[in-house]
Formats: sequence, C-alpha cells, structure tokens
Amino acid sequence: MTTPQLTKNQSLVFDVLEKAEGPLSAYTILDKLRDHGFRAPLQVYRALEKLLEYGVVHRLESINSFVACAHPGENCHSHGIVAFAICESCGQVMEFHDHEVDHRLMAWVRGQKFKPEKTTIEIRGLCETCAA
Amino acid sequence: MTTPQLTKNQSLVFDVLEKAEGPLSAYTILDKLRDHGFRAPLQVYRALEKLLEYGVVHRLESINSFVACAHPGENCHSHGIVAFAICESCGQVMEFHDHEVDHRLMAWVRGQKFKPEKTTIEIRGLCETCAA
DNA sequence: ATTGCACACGTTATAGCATAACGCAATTGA
DNA sequence: TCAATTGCGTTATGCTATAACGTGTGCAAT
Repeated sequence: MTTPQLTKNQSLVFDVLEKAEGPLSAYTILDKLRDHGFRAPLQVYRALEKLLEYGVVHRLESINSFVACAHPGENCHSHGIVAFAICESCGQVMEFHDHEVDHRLMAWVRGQKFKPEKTTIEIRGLCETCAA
Repeated sequence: MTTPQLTKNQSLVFDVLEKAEGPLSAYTILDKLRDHGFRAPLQVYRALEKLLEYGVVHRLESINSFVACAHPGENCHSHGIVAFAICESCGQVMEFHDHEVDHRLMAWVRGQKFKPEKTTIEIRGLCETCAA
C-alpha cells in the first residue's frame, strides 16, 4: 500500500509528530495546532486514524501517545511486527524489527489457532543517556 | 517474592477478576463491587496497584483492562516476559511465555544500552471459536 | 505508655484520553 | 443530476486515571 496525498489536517498532524523529539499525546498535538485552527480533539484523532492506516505513524499503547515512523518514505506495515523501546525519562523512542521474534510469536498463535490482527511490543525503561 | 496476605479490598478485586471470563476495566470492577461498599475508582486502582506488584494480576495496556494471572499460586514475575493473545470478539485472553522471544528482545535492548523495566507484548485478533 | 511511622482506606475533585452524533461542503463517478 | 464517499467542524459525552486531603489502625522503638 502506498501513502496517498495527505489532506491539510493530516499534514499538520504529521508534521508536528515528525518534528517532535518523542511521542506526543493527541491532546498535546491539539495544543500545538491551535494556532492553525484546530479546536477539537476529533480533528486530531481523525487525522491520526488515517496516518496510522497509512503506516506513517505508530500508536504507543502503553503511554497513550503517537510517534512518527522511524523509516521516512517507507511503509512500516511491510516490516512485520514493530517493537519499541521507550525511555520513561526523556521520552525518546527506538523502533526495531526482529523477524525471529515475529516468527516465534506467530508460530505460537498459529498453534492456538488464534488469528492475529495487530501486535504490540513495547519495552519501557531508561535509554543509555538517562540511565547513566 | 511471595504474595502477602491480601487486604479486604484487594481480595474483593482479585475475586472479581478471577471469576471473570476475560479482562475487566477498572470501572467495570467498580460497578461489580458497589454492593460491597465500593464507591470510588481509587478504591479499585489502589487494590490493582498492589495486585500488579504481587504479580497476581496483569494489566493489558492495549485495552486498558486487567486480568487475573493464568498461573494460580505462582508468581508471574518469575516467568520472564509475558505475552498475551486477546480476542477482540469474545475478550478471552491467552497468556504465554517464550524465552527465545525474551532473549531476542533483551539482546537488542542491551545492544542499545537501553535498560528495560517493563515489557508489553499483546496480540489482538480472533480466537479459534470467534474466527470460525 | 507514648510517640512516630507505615499502610490501607474513604472521599471529593480534577485531569487526561477517546468517541458519538449531528450537519455541512467538496469530490467523484454512474 | 444524483448518489455515494470522504473530509471537516462543532457540541456533547463517556471512559480512564490520579491528585490531594484526611481518617484509622497496627506496630516497633524508646
């Protein structure tokens, strides 16, 4: 799937996420876009919904936040399961893919006859800088 | 770490979770305990906090819910990373542990000099029954 | 015994996250 | 032209979680 042209709101939300140092909550995004005419949470959530669908943004379930995909230009949906390491001190996020992990998890669910739709792997802790 | 004697509120919350078919939100638990004198969310959240600490309850980050540990009597903290398969139709949760997955994830974070504190693995989809 | 501490608990209020439901405007394609 | 789709704006509401305050109880140290 290729990413279609973004609408105005989608672009605004995506730009905010791309320029951010780390993940942002929907309400933080809203605040950053008030000068651009945003007034209500739904304007943000609707844009995010599409950006998630296009694979250019990830939702971090464990911290109710959103982050731009670390692979500009590519579509993360094609990389298999994405895992995140989230620094609880500075908020920095690292993203990675491991096919062996994917394989083990998918082998297990297949054994359970479970049909996976969406998988979340999030590791919270301290990054090198903050742990020092 | 061994599980200490539960207080009254902790026991009530734990019993509700154990008897439930699937994961429950804090507010659902609250509603089920109104007859036992529960009036406010904090009564539930405080009990959950302890039960999570004791390792007898898990929080499912992706659905903001809580579930009793599938290993009665044991302490899940000793099993390494716990992964969950959550049916989005019937709510049923399967829990499992895979040391190889642990190992791959921990090897990666170690390479990044990231210090992990808490890891979430949640697979949402359809269980065998609901997928049929 | 009294003091000090830790812990569980109760209550009110508030903060933070997410969506329902309505209507309007622009676009597209039959 | 008409219908269907999509994005957008607004108001209202619901769900999730915690802050801040005070109370009571048990227990250990002096």
